[in-house]
Amino acid sequence: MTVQLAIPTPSRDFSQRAAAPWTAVGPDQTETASGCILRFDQDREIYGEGEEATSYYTVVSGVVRTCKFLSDGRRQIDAFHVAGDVFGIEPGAVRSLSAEAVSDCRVMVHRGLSLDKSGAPLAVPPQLFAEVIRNLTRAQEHSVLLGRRSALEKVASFLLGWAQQSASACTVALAMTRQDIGDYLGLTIETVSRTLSQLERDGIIELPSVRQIRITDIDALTDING
Amino acid sequence: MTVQLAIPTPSRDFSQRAAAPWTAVGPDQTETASGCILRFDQDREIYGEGEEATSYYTVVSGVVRTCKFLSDGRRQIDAFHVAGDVFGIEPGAVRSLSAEAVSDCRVMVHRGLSLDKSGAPLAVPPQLFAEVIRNLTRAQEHSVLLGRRSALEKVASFLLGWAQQSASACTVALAMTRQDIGDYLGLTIETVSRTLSQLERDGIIELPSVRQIRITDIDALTDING
DNA sequence: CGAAACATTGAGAGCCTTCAACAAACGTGG
DNA sequence: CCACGTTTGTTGAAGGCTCTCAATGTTTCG
Repeated sequence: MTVQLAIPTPSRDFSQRAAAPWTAVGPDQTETASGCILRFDQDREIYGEGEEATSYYTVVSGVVRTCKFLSDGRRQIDAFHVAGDVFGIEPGAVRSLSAEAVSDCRVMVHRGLSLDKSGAPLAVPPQLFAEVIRNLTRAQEHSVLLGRRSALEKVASFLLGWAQQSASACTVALAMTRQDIGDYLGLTIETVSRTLSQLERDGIIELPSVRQIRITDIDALTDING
Repeated sequence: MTVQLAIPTPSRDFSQRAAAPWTAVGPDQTETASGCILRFDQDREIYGEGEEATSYYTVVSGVVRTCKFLSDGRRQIDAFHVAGDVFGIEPGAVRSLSAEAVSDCRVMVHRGLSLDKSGAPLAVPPQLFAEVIRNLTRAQEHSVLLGRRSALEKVASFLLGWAQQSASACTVALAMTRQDIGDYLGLTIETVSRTLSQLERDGIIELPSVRQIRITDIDALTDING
């Protein structure tokens, strides 16, 4: 397996970026049968765009975001990953996205696939292939959201998607900030906030606290979603 | 391999959709060593969202678009595929996108992968895996475009991307309509047209004909792209 | 308790869309 | 080859949705 050196990251605004993982408290490390489990505190960077990519990850607990930054600091969150999700598979030896801990989380590290000289892997675990395709399909759905939907539709879709994997389908516990939501939906935090307030005024959701959303009229929400 | 039946497509506005492949002239079919080559005329549908997915494709010549439709007719083009690109890999037995011929084109059909009962494939050709990851990476870059860039940046990025794979780097021969470009960039055709006109006024591009764009100041274009 | 980070709300501006008219390109049949 | 209709593309004007800027409220944490 030939591995390129990490390319230098271009100069850019780091204000939104998570702290590097090697600062302060490093991630705890636990050996298991299937691999190595790392712990990351909230907002800690798991890896950064441009770094060398030698492994991929499975979320064990918590939430991870993968995202890209533009030179002026604008950020696009590609996906939120929860327990069971795979992230960090790259087409080359260099990270094309950053990954950061949205909440305190544990991830399992997998050794990168061995590549032949054309860059194709020698053997692909079938389950991994299925996971990558799931990621691809999610990215495609995300594109529709970003390209062809209004703020109201975006927020409705986001809530429904997040409600699905909540313990209670009608109460969504958000792991992320408004900034995260905005950067995932291609909106500003103000628009996210205003849209949530509007849904509350319309009697479709309740906001018991900032990070908790109760869906009181899921039919209306589904309707908005189209 | 268990295969689900095709689900019925929801009622929707079909005005933008390509003609079904079985109408009028059906695709020609040619047997080769590695697979079967199909020909599709311009705007012909290769497969539709919701159909049964039993195979995947490689573009041999021409351009293919994969896209999704909202119930009100809004369309988002996920990607344009050119010679060598793979499309039509699905996480399940049902198409999650539609695929249509942007230009007259030839595609090679590959038999779908055999799946075990969990839905994971039994064996994955490594080269295929690499192609899927490339598609995933492209989709992620597309998300940044859709979520965090202005119309000017979107069009600049589109032109640069398309110029890369043109014979002459400074003259881009577009295979697609303004509508296609708009639906790829999350813009209206009017905005695409106005933005191209603006780039022409600014002396960055020339428009010898509707489908031909000459880049006269690639530095400025790269600058806009960020 | 106070400071800092996060969230909400308001006012105004700007970018993109919508609606509409016109121009250009294309294809078809005479 | 030209006439004509259709499709595709361009341009203008007006409006709306989202963003920006700003102030206020809320939560978190030392």
